[in-house]
Amino acid sequence: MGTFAQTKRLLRYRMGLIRLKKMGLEKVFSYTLGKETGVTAELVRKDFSAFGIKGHRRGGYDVDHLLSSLERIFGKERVQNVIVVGMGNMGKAISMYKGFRDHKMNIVAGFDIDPAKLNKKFQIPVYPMENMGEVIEAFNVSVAVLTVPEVAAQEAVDNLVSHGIQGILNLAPVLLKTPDYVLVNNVNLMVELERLMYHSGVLK
Amino acid sequence: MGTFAQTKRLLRYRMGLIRLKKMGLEKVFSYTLGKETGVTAELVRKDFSAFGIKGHRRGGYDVDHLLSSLERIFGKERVQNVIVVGMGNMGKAISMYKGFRDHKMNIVAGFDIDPAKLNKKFQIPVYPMENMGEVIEAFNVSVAVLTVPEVAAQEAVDNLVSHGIQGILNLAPVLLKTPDYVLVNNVNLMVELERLMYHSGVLK
DNA sequence: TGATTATTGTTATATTTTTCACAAAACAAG
DNA sequence: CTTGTTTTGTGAAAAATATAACAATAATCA
Ligand SMILES: NC(=O)c1ccc[n+]([C@@H]2O[C@H](COP(=O)([O-])OP(=O)(O)OC[C@H]3O[C@@H](n4cnc5c(N)ncnc54)[C@H](O)[C@@H]3O)[C@@H](O)[C@H]2O)c1
Ligand SMILES: NC(=O)c1ccc[n+]([C@@H]2O[C@H](COP(=O)([O-])OP(=O)(O)OC[C@H]3O[C@@H](n4cnc5c(N)ncnc54)[C@H](O)[C@@H]3O)[C@@H](O)[C@H]2O)c1
Repeated sequence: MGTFAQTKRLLRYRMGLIRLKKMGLEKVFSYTLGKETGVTAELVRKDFSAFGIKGHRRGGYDVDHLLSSLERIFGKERVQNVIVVGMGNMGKAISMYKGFRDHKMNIVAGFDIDPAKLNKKFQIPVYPMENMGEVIEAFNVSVAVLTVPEVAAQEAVDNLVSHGIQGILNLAPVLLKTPDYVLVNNVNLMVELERLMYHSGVLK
Repeated sequence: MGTFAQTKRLLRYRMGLIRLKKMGLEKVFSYTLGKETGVTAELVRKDFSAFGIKGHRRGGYDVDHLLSSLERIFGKERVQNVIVVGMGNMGKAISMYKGFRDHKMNIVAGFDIDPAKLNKKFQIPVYPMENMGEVIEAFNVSVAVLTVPEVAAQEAVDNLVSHGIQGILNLAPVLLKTPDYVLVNNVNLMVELERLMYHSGVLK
């Protein structure tokens, strides 16, 4: 339920709401939240409406009610365990980031092919690839972040899939082949930067 | 010229083409390139068509011609200089990544408020915020990658804008206020991971 | 209490993006 | 040189997404 663009916005609303709540706000109007997240007020209302979240006519939306609705929708009652494959620069940055934990995502382990990475003092234990199966099972992990070099990506993915991973956040700039039931979300920072240059008109 | 989603795909085609060329391919069909990049063949053709790039009926597209067309469109004849603001874990990962240079984007300097970061052995020089103006001018920088904590993001952006930056790749999970002529591209890794969990159905 | 105002919820409209369908072109084979 | 095949290029249709418009409703105020 919910389109792709819509869930992205709902998750941004959630972040915005957390900020607004910290600032003492108890209710928001579609307009307020829209301004906080860069979305038009109409679309904010439509998104909530589509997920059955109700506000008060004239009274706006109750922040706590919104947040608990969003928590329910996004399964934030329980913590989701995540692994990182490829503990290079990017994998390290991600595994050290506290934001994920604040949002109920717990990075439980990293994996790397390079023995030198196993000893390193990371915030999370780093295992060789062989241990993937047992860690995934022990921590009931369903999603992974992939931060290995482009050439190693497909091999790593095959490995992940064979151990039952259902979703992959792929930072490598390459299309991964996976069975239909495995969802891949590609984030290509280079493309994002290049696109920015193009559209900001600095290339002319 | 060209919509937002379209330029993202064109840039992915470019990456795919570079790979295919390395593998010895001299011509591609819309179908081939589509499979490499996860786009339907029709859309590949439409995208090229929209940018005036022509193929050969029955003969497909010439890889070198495609690549040089894309280089022209994306200004890859000259190198674009980029700065990174916030040399923490993410800023460090980005500044050490060689992929950007391979794609004609040169990260010339980092900036940080923390004096401890200035001495660190990074691949690029790291300056205090005060030096931003002179570096931007000296290297003719128009775009920046923003990797400071959420709370510091707006201040850093105001700084960047005051020094003439035109485009910002924002990794901080917050909406930035900028003048209309400054383009911001937001990449929110947490939202991307959360969305993956939602749509992969692991939350049910 | 009745008029006024602010804000949601939703329907209608517009825009953007993708898919479908097929004619036009180019090449190959006989 | 004709026939058949492949693949592009594009117009039409469909689907997805966003904007606009406004009626319904709840609070406020005179
Ligand atoms: N760092 C960035 O700013 C950046 C930007 C855009 C894209 N990316 C992409 O993200 C990915 C990671 O980038 P990075 O900068 O962290 O690279 P990195 O070289 O620092 O790290 C890659 C890590 O993967 C490990 N590895 C290699 N092969 C492996 C395998 N088969 N199985 C498991 N681990 C393996 C390496 O030992 C290394 O630790 C790359 O695909 C890169 O293209 C990175
Ligand atoms: N690391 C991740 O995996 C990750 C994931 C999602 C989002 N992000 C976002 O990316 C940003 C950076 O994350 P990080 O993990 O690198 O954080 P970090 O704390 O490791 O690094 C932040 C850096 O910014 C510097 N800084 C602080 N205030 C500054 C200011 N006013 N001006 C200039 N520099 C300043 C700090 O000294 C530090 O070096 C954050 O906004 C974070 O929310 C990071």
